[in-house]
Amino acid sequence: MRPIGKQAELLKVIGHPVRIRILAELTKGVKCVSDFEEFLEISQPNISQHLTLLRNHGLIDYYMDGRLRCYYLLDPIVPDLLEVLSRDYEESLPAPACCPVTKKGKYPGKRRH
Amino acid sequence: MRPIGKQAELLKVIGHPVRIRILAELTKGVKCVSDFEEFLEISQPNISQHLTLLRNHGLIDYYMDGRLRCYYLLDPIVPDLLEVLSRDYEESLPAPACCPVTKKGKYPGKRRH
DNA sequence: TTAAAATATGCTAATATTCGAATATAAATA
DNA sequence: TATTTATATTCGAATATTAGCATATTTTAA
Repeated sequence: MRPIGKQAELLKVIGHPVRIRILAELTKGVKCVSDFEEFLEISQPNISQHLTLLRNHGLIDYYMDGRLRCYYLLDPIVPDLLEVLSRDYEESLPAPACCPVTKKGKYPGKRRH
Repeated sequence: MRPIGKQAELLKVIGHPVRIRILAELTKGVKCVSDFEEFLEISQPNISQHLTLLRNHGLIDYYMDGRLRCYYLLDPIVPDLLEVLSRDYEESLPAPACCPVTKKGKYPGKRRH
């Protein structure tokens, strides 16, 4: 299991609207930078920065095709995370059974819940 | 499906080592603040800040038990995300088939890959 | 050789995150 | 009522993230 620090880092890197959209596109197939320009409403340098960040963290990579940089997904966790992220959960988790024992275990006086 | 912006926000909130550890504990059961103090090496106010952040984003909630605040998981996506996050992936995704067609569709000159 | 296309880099200002320190609150007990 | 216990809030400094802008790089085409 990857260390907690790496897990947090991973979520932080993915946790940006533009990067989520980029990754979602890449789960469908290879895309070059100018393809992203067509559906992201941000500047090309900004797209490039996000791609570089994703690549620096090992989530994606690219190969050259003529003058195009064809980006593709590298880390297999990405589609799985995006899948969970896009699920619809109908309801919250059930409230826990009343007064479960915490480590402290002290339950002073009246209990109001 | 929750909007991309919300997805990003969610990942950003979870994407902190302390908050991941807090959430991982809460997937096992209810915990009060002083329980967290026992295994997190950070100050109580800092723990409280992280708990408040998680609560403000609807990931957790608490009920009072005497003077203890018993925190519990509220958002059902959390255990699923943590499960994916803790998976071991053996290898990277396969490199894409050579020269897939991008939207640009221009494949000038030599191809080196 | 010059120009164009595709993409990256460097810098900067604005904004957000993080943690520590001090302090506050609220309920229960002495 | 004063104290203790459990937990939260406020503030500030350090640091990180983000986007825009201008510019650079690389490769191909004219």
